[in-house]
Amino acid sequence: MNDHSLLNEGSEDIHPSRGARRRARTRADLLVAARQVFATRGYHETSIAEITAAADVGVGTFYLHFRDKDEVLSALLQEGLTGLRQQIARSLVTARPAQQIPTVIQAIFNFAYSNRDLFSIVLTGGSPLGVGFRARAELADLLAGVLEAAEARGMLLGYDIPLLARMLSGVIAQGILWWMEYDTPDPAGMTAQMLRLLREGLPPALLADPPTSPECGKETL
Amino acid sequence: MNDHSLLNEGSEDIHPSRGARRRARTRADLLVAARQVFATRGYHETSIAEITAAADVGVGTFYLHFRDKDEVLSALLQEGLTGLRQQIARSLVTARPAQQIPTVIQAIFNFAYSNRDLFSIVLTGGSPLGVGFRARAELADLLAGVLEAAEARGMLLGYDIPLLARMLSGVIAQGILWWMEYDTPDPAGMTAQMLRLLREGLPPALLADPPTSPECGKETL
Amino acid sequence: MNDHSLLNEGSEDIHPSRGARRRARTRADLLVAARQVFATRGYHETSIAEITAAADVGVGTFYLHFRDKDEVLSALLQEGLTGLRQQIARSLVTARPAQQIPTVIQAIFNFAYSNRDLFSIVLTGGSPLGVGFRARAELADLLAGVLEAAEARGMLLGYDIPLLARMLSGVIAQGILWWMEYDTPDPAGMTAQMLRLLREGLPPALLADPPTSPECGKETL
Amino acid sequence: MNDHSLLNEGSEDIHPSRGARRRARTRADLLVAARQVFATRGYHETSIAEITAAADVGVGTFYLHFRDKDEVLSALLQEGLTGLRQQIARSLVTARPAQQIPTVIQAIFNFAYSNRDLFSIVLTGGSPLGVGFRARAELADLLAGVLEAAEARGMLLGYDIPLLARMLSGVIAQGILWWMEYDTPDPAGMTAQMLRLLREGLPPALLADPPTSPECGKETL
DNA sequence: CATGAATGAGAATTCATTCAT
DNA sequence: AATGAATGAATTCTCATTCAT
Repeated sequence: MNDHSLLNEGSEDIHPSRGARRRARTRADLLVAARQVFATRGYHETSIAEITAAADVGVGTFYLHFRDKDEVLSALLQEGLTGLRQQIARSLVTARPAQQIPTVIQAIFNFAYSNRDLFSIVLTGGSPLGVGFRARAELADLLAGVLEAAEARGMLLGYDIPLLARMLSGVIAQGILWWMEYDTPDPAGMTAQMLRLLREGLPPALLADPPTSPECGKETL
Repeated sequence: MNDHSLLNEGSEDIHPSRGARRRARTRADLLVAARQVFATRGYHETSIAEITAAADVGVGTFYLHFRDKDEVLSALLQEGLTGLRQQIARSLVTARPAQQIPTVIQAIFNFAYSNRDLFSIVLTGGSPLGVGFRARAELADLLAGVLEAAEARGMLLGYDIPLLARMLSGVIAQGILWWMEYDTPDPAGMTAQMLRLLREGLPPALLADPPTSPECGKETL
Repeated sequence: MNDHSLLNEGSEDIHPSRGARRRARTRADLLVAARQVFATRGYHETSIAEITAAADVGVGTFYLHFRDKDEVLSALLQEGLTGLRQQIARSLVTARPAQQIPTVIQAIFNFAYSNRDLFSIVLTGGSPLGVGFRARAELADLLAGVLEAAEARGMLLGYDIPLLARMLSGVIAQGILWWMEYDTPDPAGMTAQMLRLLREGLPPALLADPPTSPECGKETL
Repeated sequence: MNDHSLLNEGSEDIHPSRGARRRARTRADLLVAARQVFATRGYHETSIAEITAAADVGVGTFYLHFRDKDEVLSALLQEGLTGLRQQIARSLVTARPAQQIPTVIQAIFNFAYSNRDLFSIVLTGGSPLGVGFRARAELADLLAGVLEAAEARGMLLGYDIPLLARMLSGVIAQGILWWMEYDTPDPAGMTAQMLRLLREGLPPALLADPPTSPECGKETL
């Protein structure tokens, strides 16, 4: 009766019935409303009633479209990531191999900057554990794709690719979080900063091996 | 009457009264219990009653020591960070300038590994916005300290130090989150991986400037 | 979403929807229940749960209609006073000017006798300060209206009308409280007693000026 | 062990032991503190802890002197009324019979003005039902005493004395409540206003018998 | 006597979810 | 499909009261 599907409604019907169109419209209203309320009130502080009020529909209507709050956020995220993935895919077709990693980084920063509200929810902890987890993982996967391609071309021998992808996604995540406090640099500048770090690293003179007292910091509280 | 003080109780009295000792003991029990319950159930799913049950005290007792759930987490975090800061300070006294950054990174990883439960709460979004925020900021500050010192020695010209600190803290955060899924590498290995990234960066051949279609990814959802 | 309106719902709709009818019915049930429980248990001893149990609705339902206990009592009072005011207005149209004050007094006593439960809550101190205050003030205002009219006709020169209204309302209030302990006299008898006091006063021989030791009684505890 | 006596501690010992003196001192501190907190926060909003904090004693100490909040208020009231009764008794010895009623009224107003804080608690409903009740009754009794004396002298034939006492106490109560909003008239002025009302009553032309529609106002809500 | 930490019953309040219309 | 009144479990928080010191 009601599948609460996370997937797109399959083969987008070109001629949906009147009812289907209305249904889709209501669902879209709810998503927009949820996004806005999440952004202003925070995920955990948001109640279903607030979302339906913002969407100007009845409370019961919510459950006709989503199982719970978690699912709206997931849907929002999936839509976002689907868009991002498509854009990255499009960008990559015209990019030379050497440009792939920068291209992906730039695409992510561009996208994240335009969708700061959504990312702030997911990255800061304003989202349930599972959702945030999956989001971080998918961000890392986006990078993992091009990193693996590079490794396949023999350009990244000796790296633990999944871990590397995670570390880079950490840099990106912090870049995005930076925008929650400051407006500059813009996505291009942010990309440049990150690329500089990846190209040059830090001066070797700052990275001497630490003194071998490897126990330092090992104590539990 | 009850200050719920986040500060240390000042000059630690050498001869606390029986009552004061009991009070401190109860508070400590609550902190331990909270930490454990947060770690297993997640911050938001944890109720005060669960904490007090785990600490084997009455519900009301909680409010004698903390204003709300937020404050326990903050207290837990502050204690942790205070310990970490002290260890870093200790490590730095014996480190040559060139070893400072690696030393700090290693200390953080060591510490985080020993306190994975706490970090997982704070970094994954299982914590209220404010607390997670402050925690990330403090992590970045730990790095900012040594980065600024390096800059003062003229070794990091041209970098935006606060942003760089954030980016590096992002790498560390992802390293820590990695441990929520896998047990290897250990802190030393993790430090090595990160240092390698910082020393070598990625091969220049993978970081050609992206094609100048800067609009890519800019669309909102 | 939920206005908790103290005002009447405006132009009483002749054709309220089924939902609106049900809502109104529930609200009315709650008011009746609250009145009864307040009267038997006392305002402060009454919990929301007792009211909803008496009304045979869920606890949450209460909050769909009233913000808190205070608001139910206010609503109860406003309804009561509105009824009283209307009756007084109706009585006054047929009364000669010389009959106005007795008419109002009689109307209040009649009304109060029929609604002893409500008045007992408000006048004895079984109600939150604000509500009791407002109630007393409105009682005094009822009298103030006719007293001012009399003054305008030059019949009450030299009196402080607001204070006089208060004093008379004090007599009425005590008359009402009398009914909490005894059943006689009935409203007509009570009105007669009060009118006698107002007509004759006390014998002048009992009201010689007090000895001029005006300090008597001035000491604080 | 602990009698929580409402009565005075009997024959005030001229040479109380050190312990007894200390105990009495603590009890007095609690009474003063309670009075002050009741006046500022309202009886029902006041917690035992607030009283003990204001008295600068431990919470447990409260229970060494009083059974509960109710009892402190009663004690406060009894002390007050005892004082008032003594002053009235003193005043009455020098008063001619014709001055007795005015003397009592004046004494009550003087006393109430000096102790407005206490009276506001008791008269407005900021006190538990029982206490307020008793207080009103005692106020009426003070008047009843002199009214009965007058009746015994054949000066008040045909009056229901207890009811009359109540009605007059209602006038006094409203006079006192007036002081919660306005500072004038002072006790002497207030006494004068009340005496004028009692001497002259209202002009007969304002007190024609009400039209005989005795049902007016009889409807229940 | 005095203390104040601990207690836990009880009250208020919220909110996801259902269901009759 | 949409509605929104009703529900009641769950949670937070308070506070009178006890009792070991």
